Amino acid sequence: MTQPARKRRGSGRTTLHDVAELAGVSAMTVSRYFNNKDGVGIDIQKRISAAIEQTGYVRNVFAGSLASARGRSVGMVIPHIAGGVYAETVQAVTDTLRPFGYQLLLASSNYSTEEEEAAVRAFMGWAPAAIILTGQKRSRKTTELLANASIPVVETWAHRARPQHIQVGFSNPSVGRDCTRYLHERGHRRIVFVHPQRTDDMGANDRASGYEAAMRELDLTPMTFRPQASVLLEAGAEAFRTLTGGRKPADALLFSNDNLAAGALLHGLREKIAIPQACAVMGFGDLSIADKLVPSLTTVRPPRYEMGKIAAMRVIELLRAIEEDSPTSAIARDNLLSYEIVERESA
Amino acid sequence: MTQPARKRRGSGRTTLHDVAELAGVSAMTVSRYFNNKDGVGIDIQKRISAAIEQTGYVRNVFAGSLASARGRSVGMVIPHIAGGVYAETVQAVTDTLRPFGYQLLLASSNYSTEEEEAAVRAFMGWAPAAIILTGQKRSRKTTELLANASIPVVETWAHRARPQHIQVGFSNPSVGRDCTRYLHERGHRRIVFVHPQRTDDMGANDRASGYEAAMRELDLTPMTFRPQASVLLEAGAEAFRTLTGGRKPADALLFSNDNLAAGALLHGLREKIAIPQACAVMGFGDLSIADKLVPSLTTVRPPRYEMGKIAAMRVIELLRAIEEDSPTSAIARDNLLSYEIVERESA
DNA sequence: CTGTTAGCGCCTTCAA
DNA sequence: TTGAAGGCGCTAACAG
Repeated sequence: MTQPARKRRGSGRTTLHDVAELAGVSAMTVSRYFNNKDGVGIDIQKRISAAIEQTGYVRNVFAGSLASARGRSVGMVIPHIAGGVYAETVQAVTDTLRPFGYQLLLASSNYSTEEEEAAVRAFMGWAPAAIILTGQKRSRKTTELLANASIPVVETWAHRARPQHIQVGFSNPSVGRDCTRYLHERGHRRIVFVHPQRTDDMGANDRASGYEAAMRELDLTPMTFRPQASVLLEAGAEAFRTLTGGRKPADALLFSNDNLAAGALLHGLREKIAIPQACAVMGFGDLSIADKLVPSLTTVRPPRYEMGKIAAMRVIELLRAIEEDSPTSAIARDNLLSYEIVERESA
Repeated sequence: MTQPARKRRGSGRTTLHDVAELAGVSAMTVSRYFNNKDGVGIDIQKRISAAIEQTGYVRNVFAGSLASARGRSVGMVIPHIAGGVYAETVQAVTDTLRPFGYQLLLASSNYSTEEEEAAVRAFMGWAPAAIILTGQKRSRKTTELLANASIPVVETWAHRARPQHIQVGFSNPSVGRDCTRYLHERGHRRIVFVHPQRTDDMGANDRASGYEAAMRELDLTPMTFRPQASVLLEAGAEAFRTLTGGRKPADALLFSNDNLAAGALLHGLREKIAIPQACAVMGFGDLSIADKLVPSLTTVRPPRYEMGKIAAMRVIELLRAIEEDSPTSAIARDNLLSYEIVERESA
C-alpha cells in the first residue's frame, strides 16, 4: 500500500475538524460557533455543542492566536509575589479577567527593572492582548518594547502627573498629608515621620513630602527620622525609643509602613508604655498584622484589590473598543483610587 | 499586474524568515539556533545573533508551539493568591522555571474543585508542558482531563499514600504528632487540640489525628475543641477562655493554625494572662504575624517555598527525560519535605 | 552542519 | 447563514 511520503503526527487531540465532522458541518462553522455564536443557526449550534461535549474538545489557543495574530492572554509583572502586598492585586486581575477568557501570564521582577524588561520581552512572544505593570519606574528598553508592541499597557500602583500609559493608583503625598491632618485633629502637634531604612521605596518618600507639606500648612515643624537598625521591627523600636525620649518627645509617630509601626507597638508592650497615651503610632499598608497587634494599629489601607480590578477592567474595555473599532477616548487613562484611613487603637 | 488572489497581512512583526534573510541563511538554521545552538556553525551563530539584535526579533511562541505540538508554559492552579499562604509557592515556581524559559500560567480556584476543573480545562488549550496543582482533592472530571492530557502533573501541598501524580508535600499527621511531643517534652500533659471552625481544612483534620495518636502513645487523653465564633481571632480567644477556665484547665493549646493561636495570645495580653506560664500556645503556619506577637508564637513552618521549588524541579527533570527519551523512573514521585518547628516564646 | 518541503489547527478572506 | 481555499510563523522529517 502507498503510504504518504511523510506525515507529522499531530498532537493526537481532537481538532476543530473532528468536531465539525461529527456535527456534520464545516470546520469554519464550528469556528464561528466559538467566536460569535449569533452567526450560526440554532439547530446547528445544538449539534455542535453536542459534538464538543462528546469529544471533550478544547480549542487550541496556539492555532487560533497564530491565525488571528491576536493573543488571548494578559501579561502581568509584579515586583514580588510572596509578601502579600501585590498578591491581592494579582488576585483581582485574575478574578476580573477570567470571565472574559483571558489567561494571566505572571512574572516577578524581584524589584529589578532589568528583570522586568526580561519578563516583558518574554511576554512579547506570547502576543499578549495587553500588559499590566507595577509601579512607574522602568528601563528605557522596556518603554521601547512596550511602544513597539502597540498594545494596551496599564500601570498599577502608579500615580504620576503625565502618565505614559493608563495608570491605576493612589496618591502617596495625599496619604502623608491626610495622616498628618488626622493626627493633628486628634490633638497631636509634635508629629515625626519615620522613614524606612532603605531609601528605594519611592512611595515612602512621597508620603514624607505630603507630611512635610501638611505640617507647614499647620504651622508646625516637620521632623523626620531614619532608623539605623536594618531589621524592620528593631528599627521601629529604635525610632520609638529615640523619639519619645529626650527633652522634647514626639507625641505622634507617622511610620512609613506597618512593619516599622509594629516594631514600635511591640516595644511599647515590652516596656509597658501606653500607646497612644504616651505617643500615638500610625502606619501604612494595613498588613494582616495591623489588627492583631495590641493596641491594634491605626493605618492606611491602599486599594490593593481595587487597583487590580480597575486595571483589568480598563484592559477589557480597551480591548473591546479596539475590536469594535470604537473610540478609546472615553476610557479613563488616569485612575486615581482612594485609600482608607483605618482608625484603630494606636492613634 | 496580477495581484495575488488575496493576502492576509501578517502581524507586521519581524519573523524568523526576516532574521534568516538578514543573516544570509535559511529559516531552519535560525530555528536550530534557538533550539539547540550546538548544531549551528560558530560563524553563522554570530551572523544570526547580530541579525536578531538588529531586528529586535522575538520568537512567536504560538507558531513554535503549534508546529512542535509542545507548549512552553506550565499551568498552575492554587486555591487563593492573596492571603500569602500559597504566594511563596508560586514565587518558587516562577523563580525555578524562569531560567528554563517556561512561562507560568496562573489560575486561582478559590478553594473550589469546580473552578479548578475550569482552570485546568482552560489550560489545556495552551498545551502546557506540565501542570502543577495544589492539594489532593479534585473532581472526577479534572482527573480525567489530566489523564487524557498525558503530561506531567505535580501536586503540591499534597501527601497521600498512593499518589496518582508526582506529589510534593509534608505530612500533616506528623506535624500534629511532633507538636504534641514537643509540648509533652516541655512538661505539658493536658494538651488540647483546637480545630478551626470550618471543617473543610483537611490539613487541620490530619494534624488532629496525628495529635490524637501521639496523645494515646503518651498515655494521655486526647481532647479537642471547636470554637463557635466565626472570626478566627475571636475563636482563638474563645478557645483560650473556655479551655483555661473550669476545674481541669488545659496547660497547652495546640491550635490548628496561627490565626487562631494569635487570637489566644491577644486574649492573654488583654487579660494580662502570662503565656506560656498559665498555658502554652502553639500554632501552625508561621504566618508573618507569628514573630510579631507578644509573646512571639511558637509554631510550625511548612515548606512553602521548597514545595514550589521541588515541584518545578521535578517538572523540569521530567520534561527533560521525556525529551531525551530517557527513563523517568529515576525521578522522585513522592517528595516528602520536612517542616520546621519554630520555637519562640509562647510554648 | 545546512537546506527543502510540508503541515501543525485555526481563522481571514472570498464566494455562494 | 454556510463553505472552500489558503496562510499565520514555525519546526519535524527528510535530503544532502
